[in-house]
Amino acid sequence: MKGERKEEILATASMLFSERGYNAVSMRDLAEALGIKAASLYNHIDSKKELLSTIVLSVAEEFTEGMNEIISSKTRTEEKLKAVIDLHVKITVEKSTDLYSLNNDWMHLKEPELSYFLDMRSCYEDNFRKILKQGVKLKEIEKLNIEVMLFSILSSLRRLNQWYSKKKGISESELSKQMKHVLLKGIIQN
Amino acid sequence: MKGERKEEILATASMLFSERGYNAVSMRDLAEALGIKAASLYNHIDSKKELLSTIVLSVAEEFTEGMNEIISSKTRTEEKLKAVIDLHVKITVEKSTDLYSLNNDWMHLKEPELSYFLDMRSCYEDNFRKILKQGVKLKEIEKLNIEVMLFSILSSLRRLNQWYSKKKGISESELSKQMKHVLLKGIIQN
DNA sequence: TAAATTAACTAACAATCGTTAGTTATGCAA
DNA sequence: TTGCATAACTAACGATTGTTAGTTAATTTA
Repeated sequence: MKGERKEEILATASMLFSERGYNAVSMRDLAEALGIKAASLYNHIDSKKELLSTIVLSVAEEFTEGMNEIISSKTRTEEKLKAVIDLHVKITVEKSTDLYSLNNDWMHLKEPELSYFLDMRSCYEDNFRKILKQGVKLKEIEKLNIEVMLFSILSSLRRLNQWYSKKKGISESELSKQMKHVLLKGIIQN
Repeated sequence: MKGERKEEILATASMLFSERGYNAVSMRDLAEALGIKAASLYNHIDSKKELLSTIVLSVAEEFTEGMNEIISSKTRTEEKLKAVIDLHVKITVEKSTDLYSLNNDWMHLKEPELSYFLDMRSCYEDNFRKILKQGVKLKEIEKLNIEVMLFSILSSLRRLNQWYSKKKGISESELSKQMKHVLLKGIIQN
């Protein structure tokens, strides 16, 4: 098959990037992990930065699509927020290493990919903000600072992959359930 | 004065690292930001990695000390957790750029500094875990997965600096108050 | 079977990296 | 005024970076 080897390269790159960061992984490191020489990589890919942008943009698009579905659904605020958490948990489980680059190495994207990424991220956050704002208006959500709520929840969801990749013994559905309680209802017994 | 220039170098390095990441900032970049040549830096510092470890370890020690005080205080669980949040907010406001390196570039530390850092981090998390476990036992905290609670709250607190450095118009005390509500009591209206 | 494609290789490139050596101008202490 | 420490400089080092050129062996296609 055609792009079969390219998929292997992308998967290996994603794993190495997630362990050491984009800039700390050389093309020679990547090649060695695949059992070939660095120059041979260029039979399959164009450049190192192509690896990063392919990894990052693919996940970013997945988030964008997921969020668009949630926004257009006619459900209550709490259901929308739970769907957002499910989206993050699902992508975390399926694309753990890709998420590392999205969270930590997006700034090393070059134009025009950088702008494309930043646009998607802004759009995603804006949709999230809308859900929260509407929730407050409908009195389904506490009247707190929107930006603090947004940032706080997103931080936890975005870091999920780095925690999940180390911790075993918790299923996707259990993780999802726990996260919903912690993020939405807090931890203090009342 | 003696180490005056070194402080300038450290502050500038911290700022650049927080913008681009440790590996993406060269000694020539750093020198240029200070208006001198790269070689001149070595009149004041020993190496690039010394910059990183000084920045990271100094903040890590501040967290360690703060947590040790909290642990040994004879207060209720909720008060302890609020004190932890205050600690993070305070350091975020005071050492925003240093926190970036601690969160994102600690893996580029070399031994023995790396082990020292990892020990402090483990210790910090373990103390945090103890607070949560005791809270559950005393029924002051919901009986949820300890690791999920720990990871979720810490993720938000650790990312605080990257959000705070961009958002103006919120005071330290207001931020602290909002974070306590969001992290401890959740956002859903009940 | 002959031709063409694929995917590996060796060798090397220009650029950049952190760092060292040696030099020079400045300003303070003796 | 002389001597010394400070902090800048220029020049260069060996190592490593991403990448290209050219070659070769194996496999697929005609």
